[in-house]
Amino acid sequence: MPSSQEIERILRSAELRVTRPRVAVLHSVHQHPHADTNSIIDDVRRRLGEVSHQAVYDVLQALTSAGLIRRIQPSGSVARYEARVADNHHHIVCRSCGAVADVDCSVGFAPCLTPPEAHGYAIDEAEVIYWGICPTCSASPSGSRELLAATPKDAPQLLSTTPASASEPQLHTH
Amino acid sequence: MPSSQEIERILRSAELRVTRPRVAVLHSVHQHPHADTNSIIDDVRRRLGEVSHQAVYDVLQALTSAGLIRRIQPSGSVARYEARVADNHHHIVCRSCGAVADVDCSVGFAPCLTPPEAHGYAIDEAEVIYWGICPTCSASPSGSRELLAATPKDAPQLLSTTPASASEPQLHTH
DNA sequence: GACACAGACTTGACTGATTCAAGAAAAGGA
DNA sequence: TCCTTTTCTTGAATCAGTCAAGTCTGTGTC
Repeated sequence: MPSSQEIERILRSAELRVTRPRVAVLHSVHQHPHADTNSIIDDVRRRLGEVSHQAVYDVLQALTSAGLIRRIQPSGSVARYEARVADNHHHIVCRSCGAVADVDCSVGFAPCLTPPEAHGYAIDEAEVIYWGICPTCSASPSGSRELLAATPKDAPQLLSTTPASASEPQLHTH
Repeated sequence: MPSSQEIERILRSAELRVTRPRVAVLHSVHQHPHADTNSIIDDVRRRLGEVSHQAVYDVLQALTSAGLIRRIQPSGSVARYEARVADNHHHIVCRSCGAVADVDCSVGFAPCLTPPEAHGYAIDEAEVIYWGICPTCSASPSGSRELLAATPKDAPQLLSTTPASASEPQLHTH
């Protein structure tokens, strides 16, 4: 978890001005991988007091296009962000609760796969999303819930990370 | 391209009632792979006259959960649908214009990849999205457009399929 | 062929993530 | 410290998608 000084340094090295919202957002994304925008807004407000949601949207976009964070958006989910950008890794998403976990890419660098026929596209990334059921959901008796990809809004998709049993902390899930 | 009789048969074999909106939607998805919901609504109305958007949403969901069509939603795009469901194939998405093309999966059946560490998830599918620039966009001089994944709404993302140069027909792109 | 009923469609309102735009505030170089 | 440029605030708007209540219609049964 980078310190505030490191966060500042990271921002400056990307030629981004250092502002309180930016520091707080970058901190939050480091601390809560796969958090959705709303959770990040709440977390930033917990740190700084009132901050406009627009500011957080702007910051997330600035950090994303500077390559400091990465935006992921599995089918049927809202946008989520993570600070792990140095490597080329992939994600496992739970169809039931939307929890996201990281998966290392065995190749390591993008694109890690080559399609058999690229149709003339210049490919720079192969994004892999593994779909399945997380340990918590497969253990819980309410296994009859609608699945995420089929009916997105039925599932508590705003779970910002893996559910309670997992190691990553869970931001708010409203 | 299945005939109307075949469409009817497909619906019945999935134990779905045969209604005009369902026939039209399934027809449309067969005819325009990777079309977004709005394009499908327009196309259905072209065939049938006025049909409520809610009906089309309902039909798309019914067909999806019956396994007759597949919903895909690359990061930063709206939902798109395709009728190619028998195999396990993947997609190439253009970062610039959002065009989608199919890529065969060399394994063929899901999940075609196994993650090095599944974190206890029961994985049933590996969805691969190749990101790149399509031939049309890399040929066009306006190559400085914002990229799709970074700033979704800047690109004409509603292109329902590959751009003009490609073989698939293009539905409206509003 | 007529009837009944569950399932499908219409209508209209609503939600929620995200974006737009204009003006105020603040970061950072001169 | 001042000035310029960028960022943040405020408030409204957009757009995909959903909800809910009532009407209609496909389909099995008589």
